[in-house]
Amino acid sequence: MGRRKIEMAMVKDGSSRQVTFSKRRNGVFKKANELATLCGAEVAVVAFSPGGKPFSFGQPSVGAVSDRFLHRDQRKPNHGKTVVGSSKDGAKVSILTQQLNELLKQLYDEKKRGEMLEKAKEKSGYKAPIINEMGLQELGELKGSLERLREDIKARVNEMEASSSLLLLAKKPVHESERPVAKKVAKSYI
Amino acid sequence: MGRRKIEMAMVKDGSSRQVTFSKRRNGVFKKANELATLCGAEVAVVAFSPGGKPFSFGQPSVGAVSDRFLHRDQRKPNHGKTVVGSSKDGAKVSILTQQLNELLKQLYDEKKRGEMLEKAKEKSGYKAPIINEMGLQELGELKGSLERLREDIKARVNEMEASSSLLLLAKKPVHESERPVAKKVAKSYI
DNA sequence: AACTATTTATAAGA
DNA sequence: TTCTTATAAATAGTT
Repeated sequence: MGRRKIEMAMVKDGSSRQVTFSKRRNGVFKKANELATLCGAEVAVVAFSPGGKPFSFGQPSVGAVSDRFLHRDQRKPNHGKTVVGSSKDGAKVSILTQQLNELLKQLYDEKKRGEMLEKAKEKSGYKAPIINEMGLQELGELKGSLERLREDIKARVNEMEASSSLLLLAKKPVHESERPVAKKVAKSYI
Repeated sequence: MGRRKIEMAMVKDGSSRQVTFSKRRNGVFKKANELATLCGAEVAVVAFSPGGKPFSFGQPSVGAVSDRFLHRDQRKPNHGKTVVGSSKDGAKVSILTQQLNELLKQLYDEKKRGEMLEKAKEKSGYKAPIINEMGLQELGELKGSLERLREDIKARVNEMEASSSLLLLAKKPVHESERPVAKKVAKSYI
C-alpha cells in the first residue's frame, strides 16, 4: 500500500524492517481497535518487535481476552465493551475512560493484596518497615499519577462540551513538563 | 474504505455488525500475518465475535506468543513514542489506547505475580522461615517492579497529556447523553 | 460471495 | 525520527 508493491517476505535491511514494524504495528492496532469499536467485540493483539520488545493492544485488556480465550472467563459476557453514546469522539473517550477505570480497579486490588501480604509477614514475626513504607508510598504516588490522568480525561470531556477548537493548532508541538503527583484520595473513578 | 465513510461507533443493525466483523476480522488477521512475515515478528490476535465465538491468529501460535507475553518476557515496552505532530486524531486515539493497554499489561503482570506470592504463602503456612524469606524477596522484587511501573506511568502521563492536548483541539462537543457515567467506590484506594 | 467506488494504509522519499 | 505523497490495499454499500 505504498509507492510500490513489496514482496511478501522478510525485509532484509534491519533498519527498514524496524521502520516497517513500527508503522504496521500501529496499523494493526488501529484495525483491531476499529473492529472492537464497530462490532462490540473483545480483541487482543500482542506483537514482539524484531528486537524482542513486546507491544500490545486489548479491548478490554490483553489479560481479560487471554483469560477468556483460555476458557477461564468468570465475567459477564458484555463486561468491558460498552460504548456510551453515538458520537465518534465521545465513544473513543468513553473507551479510554473505561479502560482507565479498570486500571484503577486493578490498582486497588493490588493495594489490598499488598496489605494482606504485609499482615502475613507480620504474623510470621519478620519486620521490613522500610520496604513496607516505601512500597505504600510508591503505591500512593502511582495512584496519584493515574488520578492525574483520569482528571485529564475528565477535563477533556468537559472542555469538549464547552468549545470545539479546530485543527489549526494540531501540528504545534506541546511542551511536556513535570507535574506534581496528586495526593488527594479518590472517592470515585470519574 | 468503502463506498462511504462510516461512523466509528457500534454498528446498530445486528446483521450488518456480524458482516462487518467477518470482513474486518479477516483484514486484521491478514495485517497481522503480514507484520509477522515482513518483520519476522511474533504476533498473536484473539477476537470474540458479537455472538461470543472466538477467532484467533498466531505466529508461531497464540499460545506461544501469549505465554511469552504473560510470563516469560519481562522486558519493558518501548517508551519513546510521541504522537505530537500526528495529523489524524484516529491515530492519536489508537496510540493512546495502545499506551493504556501497555499499562494494563504491566498491571496484569503485577497481579499475576501477587497471586503467585499468595499461593506460595498459603501452601507453606506462616511458620516456615525459608518460604517467608522467599516471599520477602519476591515482595522486594514487586516493589522494584512498582518503582519501574511508576516511572513508566509518569512518562506516559506526560505523553498522554501532550496527546490529549492535541486531541482536544480537534474535538467537537459531546452531548449530555453521551458522557461516561460516573462510577462509585466505597473507600479510597490508599 | 462478488463487485467497485471510495477510503485508508503505507512504501519511498524528503 | 517525522511528514509528505503516490500508490496499493481494504472495505461499505450494492448486486
